[in-house]
Amino acid sequence: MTQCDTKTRILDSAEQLFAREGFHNTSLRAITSLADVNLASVNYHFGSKDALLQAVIERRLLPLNQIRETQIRGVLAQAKEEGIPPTAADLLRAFIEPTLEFRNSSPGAHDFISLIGRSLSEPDETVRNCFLALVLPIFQLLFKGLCEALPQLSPAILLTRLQFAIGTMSHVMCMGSLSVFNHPELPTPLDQNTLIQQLLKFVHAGLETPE
Amino acid sequence: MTQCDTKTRILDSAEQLFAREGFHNTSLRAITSLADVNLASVNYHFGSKDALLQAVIERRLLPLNQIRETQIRGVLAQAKEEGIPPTAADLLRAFIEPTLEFRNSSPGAHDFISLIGRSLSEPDETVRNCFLALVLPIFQLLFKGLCEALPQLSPAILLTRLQFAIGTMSHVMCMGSLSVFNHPELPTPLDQNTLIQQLLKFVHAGLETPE
DNA sequence: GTCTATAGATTGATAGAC
DNA sequence: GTCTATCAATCTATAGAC
Repeated sequence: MTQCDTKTRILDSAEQLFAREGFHNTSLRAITSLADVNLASVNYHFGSKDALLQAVIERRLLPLNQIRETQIRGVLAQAKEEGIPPTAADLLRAFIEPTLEFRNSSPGAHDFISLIGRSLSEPDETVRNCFLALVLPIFQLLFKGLCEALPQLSPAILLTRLQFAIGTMSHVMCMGSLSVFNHPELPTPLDQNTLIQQLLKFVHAGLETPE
Repeated sequence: MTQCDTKTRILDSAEQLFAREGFHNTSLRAITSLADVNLASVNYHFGSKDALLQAVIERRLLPLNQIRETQIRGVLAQAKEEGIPPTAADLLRAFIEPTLEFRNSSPGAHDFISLIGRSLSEPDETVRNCFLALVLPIFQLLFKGLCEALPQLSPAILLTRLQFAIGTMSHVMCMGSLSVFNHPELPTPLDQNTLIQQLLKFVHAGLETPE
């Protein structure tokens, strides 16, 4: 087994268990057992459990942020070219759509998305700060774009509403099943694509409502 | 020290630590040390750590649910009396306002609200199921009312959007500070009251937007 | 790089005196 | 009901052979 294999197997297993059982509820033994590697290899390759979490997050979040940034900059550039402000709907889609579609990009990506969906409300600073630092730049870019798109809203109100939108999106990201409330008396959940479209409609309407 | 004192002290300390450090990251020793009671008293009074969590949640969630149910039934009764359907805005306010105002009702209530705000996305079933079971009835009542208020929306769409609204609210409940993204380049967060009003506007607009 | 073995600390839970 | 003392299991991390 080459070094690369071992590292990847550890990352994959850690991603799955951190997402499904929680960081503090996952032991290194559970990870190495699932990955079928030796216990000591985690500390050899990553140094510590905290550093392993950081590696799990960075592996997928850095590429995802690249995609989101490209999309947002694309919307801004197009608007500039046409001499009009960007629209809030386009900016939100540029941020949200790649994130949720990322779930289907690989088997582990689904676990990863629920892991970072939970990161904002994570009580432990180890997890939360690691995530926040990587997301802040793209969040600021999105906020700046939305200020141009919705100049009638005060920046403080807009920032608050954008955080509402992020909260809504995080909730969807966490839902492994398409519904938290599963009960025979309630309607069947929507399919994945309709869900994303409804999410975009929801946050767009909320963001643009008059003060 | 009477029995009642000890139980209450344990509940208060557990509430604070579960909320701020997370359930699995909080040891019984940390709880009894903060409560200034004996380690063995937790298992004497509650039986286990899991049962303690259940007690922490039930202590405040049962009264809160009573308030929310009364408010929602009040809106439904008033509408029936006037022979018109209830409004989505009134129903949402009846559910959301008591929840967020509950934070100021006692020193520990703030911690409790962030604890249950995180419960929906909690990976561990111990925490999540304990919370879900207590919240499902009030959620169904709210959903039924909203079906009357917004008959133009299909129940499946409405259920999805209501879950978006719950997700948005959960996010606000988790935020101890009024902003997750605190950064010198971003505007200052809004005060508590404006935040609640903005939250109501946001989810109301999102809920009512055309399909 | 991979392994065994283990150190060293911490955990939830309990037995038994008072 | 409260306490001390402790068990048995688990944890992260590391030392050292190969």
